[in-house]
Amino acid sequence: MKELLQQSNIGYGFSDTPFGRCCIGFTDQGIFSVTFPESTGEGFDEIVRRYGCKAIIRDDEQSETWAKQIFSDGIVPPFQLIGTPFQISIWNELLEIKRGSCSTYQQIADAIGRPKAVRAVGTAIGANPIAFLVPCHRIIRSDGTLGGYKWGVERKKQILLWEKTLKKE
DNA sequence: AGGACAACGGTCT
DNA sequence: AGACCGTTGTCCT
Repeated sequence: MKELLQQSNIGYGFSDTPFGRCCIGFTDQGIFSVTFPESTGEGFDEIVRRYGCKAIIRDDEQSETWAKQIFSDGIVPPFQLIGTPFQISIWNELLEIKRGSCSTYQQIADAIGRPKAVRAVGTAIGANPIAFLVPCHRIIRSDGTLGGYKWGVERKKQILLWEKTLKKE
């Protein structure tokens, strides 16, 4: 996974969203990372450590453009999923879930044909590199409780509440 | 309602 | 090889 982003034209930047300040990582292929770091340093570290990027270029202007599309206009910009085949199959499942609805960890496990791998599915969802765009927040526990969220259960609750208030079409 | 516990499977060290 | 997990079912109080 770490050898995939050794190119030199990697950008990253920070932008405010209705759910907190986010950090977006991108290449000319599109967005590969959206996170809600606690600090600027944490956002930077995530990109460098997780993807093994050598040099990354701060570009808040581009980040702002992406953020506006994602969080204000509801547009899905170009993005790329970086992970293991297992993880990617799960993240692709998440992309099928429509705004305003939810699924469960167990249902995702069933959907990829590995009903026993629920625990691993939870871990893979927790490793989602692209917050919000890949809607890992729409996965809750089988008993109806919220379950966890990498960036804080409170934020997960906020996003889900907000999605409930959107008009469905 | 909540806590303890085991089984599960992918991933990281 | 061992440990870590955004879970789940079961068995408690």
